[in-house]
Amino acid sequence: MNNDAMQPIPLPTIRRFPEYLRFVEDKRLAGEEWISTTEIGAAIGRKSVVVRKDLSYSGVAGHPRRGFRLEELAPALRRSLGWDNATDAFLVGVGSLGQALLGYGGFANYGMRIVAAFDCNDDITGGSMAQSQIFPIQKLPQLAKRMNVKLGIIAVPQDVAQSVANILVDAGIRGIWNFAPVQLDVPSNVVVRREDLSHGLAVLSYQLREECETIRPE
Amino acid sequence: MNNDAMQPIPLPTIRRFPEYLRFVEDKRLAGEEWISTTEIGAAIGRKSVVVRKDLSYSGVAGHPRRGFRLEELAPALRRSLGWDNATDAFLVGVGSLGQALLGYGGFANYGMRIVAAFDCNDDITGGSMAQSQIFPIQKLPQLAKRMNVKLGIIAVPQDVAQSVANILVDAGIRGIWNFAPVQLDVPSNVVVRREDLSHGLAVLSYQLREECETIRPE
DNA sequence: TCAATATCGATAAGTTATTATCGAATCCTT
DNA sequence: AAGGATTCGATAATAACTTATCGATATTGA
Ligand SMILES: NC(=O)c1ccc[n+]([C@@H]2O[C@H](COP(=O)([O-])OP(=O)(O)OC[C@H]3O[C@@H](n4cnc5c(N)ncnc54)[C@H](O)[C@@H]3O)[C@@H](O)[C@H]2O)c1
Ligand SMILES: NC(=O)c1ccc[n+]([C@@H]2O[C@H](COP(=O)([O-])OP(=O)(O)OC[C@H]3O[C@@H](n4cnc5c(N)ncnc54)[C@H](O)[C@@H]3O)[C@@H](O)[C@H]2O)c1
Repeated sequence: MNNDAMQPIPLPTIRRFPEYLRFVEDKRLAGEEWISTTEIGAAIGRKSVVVRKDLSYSGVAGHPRRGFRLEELAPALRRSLGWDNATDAFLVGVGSLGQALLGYGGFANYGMRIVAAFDCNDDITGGSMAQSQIFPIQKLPQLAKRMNVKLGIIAVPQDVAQSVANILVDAGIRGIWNFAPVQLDVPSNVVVRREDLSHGLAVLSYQLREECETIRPE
Repeated sequence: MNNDAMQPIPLPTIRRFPEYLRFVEDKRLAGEEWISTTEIGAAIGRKSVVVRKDLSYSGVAGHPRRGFRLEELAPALRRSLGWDNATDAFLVGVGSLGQALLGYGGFANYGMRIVAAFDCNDDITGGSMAQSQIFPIQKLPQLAKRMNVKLGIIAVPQDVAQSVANILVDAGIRGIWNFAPVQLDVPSNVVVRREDLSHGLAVLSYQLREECETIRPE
């Protein structure tokens, strides 16, 4: 409805956008032209009114009795997410999690590309994995500036996460995706997103026990 | 305040509990006896009133001018989360992500223990990783029953995630931690928690762009 | 002993997000 | 061509969560 991202998009909406996008892309590949919020909602398990409200933030207008035009919706969702131009990213910490992230092909769909990896272990550095070279961590600052990279992924043990964050910030990184379960202390103009598995597991454990209790109320 | 988990705990509170728990355990190991919500809030970056409200759901009472007794708080948080008795879990899919999860030591703190892994790839099955044996997926049903396992972790490619979910459900699994980016269709008495990296990356991308735009409003 | 202070716990206010409802627009069927 | 059906988009109502405020309480230190 509005021309561009004038009003801020609620974060719950932003979180749902990737799900819409995935479904929309599937439909587009299947050759469909229109999609309705009813159908999207059914596919991803949400009420259509939620989807409709969310999509209104994307800026595309729907069509009564038809729904939304896929050709329009997919790019609009990408644009809203900032995924229209793939963002280059550095990965720090090529351990078991780092290797999984490096090898993960899904990030291409998420507007991100890991262009280099860094580690402090000499046995790993120098080689490459999944088309990414692995550099010693000391090389990070100069490469960040040369390649103009603004996004960093932290996959190092938690006790060194803060020091890695400091290196990233000093190197001009503006956004950090942190997989270590610690609160990072960074300047206010740097965005940090912590990916903490314990959050999800907490909800699951709680619901699991709640479910069992309601089944057997004692 | 109330005796036990009579009232449901809000999910945002549940998500914050692991952070409190981590900090509380650190303090306890450091030999402290009391902790205040002021201090917890400062450590994990939240207002003390949030912490105070959250902790009220744990059932422990604080002490004016002192705070909460660590010996009481830590077990109460675990109990609220359902982490007081470690839950046995099966992992399905020993690929790059599955291996990272298998090797991750942190789950011990999260009330979970991966007791066996499963894969369909004969090159992997038969061996073991990080103290967990890897079985062919066909063995899952009988082992689930014999070991009375109720929690399953899905780390297989997305196109087979639903079929794996079906196997888990048929084997009596009551909770599924799903790392594949697909909506699983399961009976209503089975709890599914989807761990979708795209959600976090979406928020990060959005905030990163927003931040850059506010810096340069043109 | 008594005042100052830090904290809890409760209540209230404010904000945000979800859900419900309904008219208008369009397409499809007959 | 007309009526029925489906969907959008807006508004309103509800619910959930966060934040502010304040009295009560216990401790500390004068
Ligand atoms: N493995 C998992 O499934 C998992 C799950 C959730 C969170 N995490 C978190 O992710 C982080 C990494 O976990 P992991 O299992 O991959 O650990 P890991 O020990 O396998 O890998 C850590 C890597 O970081 C490197 N490293 C250490 N210090 C460094 C430094 N100062 N600079 C650069 N590189 C450095 C090490 O050489 C190693 O390669 C941890 O904080 C962990 O808590 C892991
Ligand atoms: N690697 C990552 O960093 C990452 C990040 C986010 C999400 N994911 C998701 O996690 C899942 C696994 O990712 P991955 O990178 O580990 O993939 P992978 O290909 O490395 O591993 C998949 C494993 O599943 C096994 N498998 C396949 N079909 C099976 C079946 N029917 N029964 C049992 N096992 C089966 C394969 O043999 C393989 O070992 C995917 O859905 C992916 O989208 C991965």
